[in-house]
Amino acid sequence: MSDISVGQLAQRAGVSVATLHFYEQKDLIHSRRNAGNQRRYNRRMLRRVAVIKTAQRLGFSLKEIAEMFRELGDDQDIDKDNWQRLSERWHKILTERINTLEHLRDELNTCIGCGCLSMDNCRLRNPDDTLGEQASGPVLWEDDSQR
Amino acid sequence: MSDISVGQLAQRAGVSVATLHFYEQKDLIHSRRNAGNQRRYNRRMLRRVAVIKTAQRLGFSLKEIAEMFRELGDDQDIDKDNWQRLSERWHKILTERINTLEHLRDELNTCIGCGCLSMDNCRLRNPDDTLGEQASGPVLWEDDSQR
DNA sequence: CTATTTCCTGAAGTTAACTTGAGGTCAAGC
DNA sequence: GCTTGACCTCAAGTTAACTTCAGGAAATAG
Repeated sequence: MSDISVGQLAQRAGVSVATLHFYEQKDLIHSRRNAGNQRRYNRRMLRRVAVIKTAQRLGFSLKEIAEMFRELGDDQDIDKDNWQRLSERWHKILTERINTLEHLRDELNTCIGCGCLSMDNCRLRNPDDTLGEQASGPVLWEDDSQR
Repeated sequence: MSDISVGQLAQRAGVSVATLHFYEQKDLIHSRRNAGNQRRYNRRMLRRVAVIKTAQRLGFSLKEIAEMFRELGDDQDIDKDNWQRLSERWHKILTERINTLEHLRDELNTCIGCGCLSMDNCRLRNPDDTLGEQASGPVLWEDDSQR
């Protein structure tokens, strides 16, 4: 048998036993039971946990990860094809996130000289760049007589 | 008086009244009270809330934000100098985050052809690139006879 | 055969960032 | 003067991702 126990899987995967129980509850991993009702995993499950942990490191939530697994139509094993599809998708999402951050950084650059942070005008504050109805123009620090 | 009520501040800042109460609990904002024990804010507080919301958008936690405010030695007002210092710091952190993501993306590229995700060898799995003691070499998918 | 260690389940606790609710007060309109 | 809307406080609920605990059973070492 190439089956391993929770304790072993936990140690090899670098997570706690409770975490594995938790993942099982969330349907992220699955197990068989032996005669005494103890969990037994195929060694391949190690890779699955590794994929989960890596995905988390890239910023995905367990919910998103579960969803990705479901979309792969996979219920146990992450094979070469699955991994390829997953990692290419992650790559794309990472690139998008990098672009978003660069965009925010650019807007921050603009704002450093302004500082208004107005709900209606500031692009840094307005996620979707929507302009308020009462366009009163950006208020520059220099012009802020309130100060 | 240029003082405004919670309701007004909430509306202008685009957050709920409960959120302002919450921020006050967390020492992120402060208020005076009128005769009837109701909160009154100086209009400048609006900018402070804007700064909080923007910081959150950039990925900072309220804890970190409170810490930044404390470091600015500021207890009420975010003036031009403070804003400049804050935003420059944010800029730097954003750049670091972008670099990290790019690094991860590069490692992902390498891993797409490998897929081992081994705790001991895979750079995608190992945050600090530490190598395990039992160096057994990366296991390529092609070589995985277990499959 | 017994002492340990590992496992099992179910429930409760933890942090973040809020939201919702309950019960009561304050201010403003008519 | 009274009704309604805005406020106040304190407590409890919510989601994520786990951890910790309690009480009991299975596997293993000697």
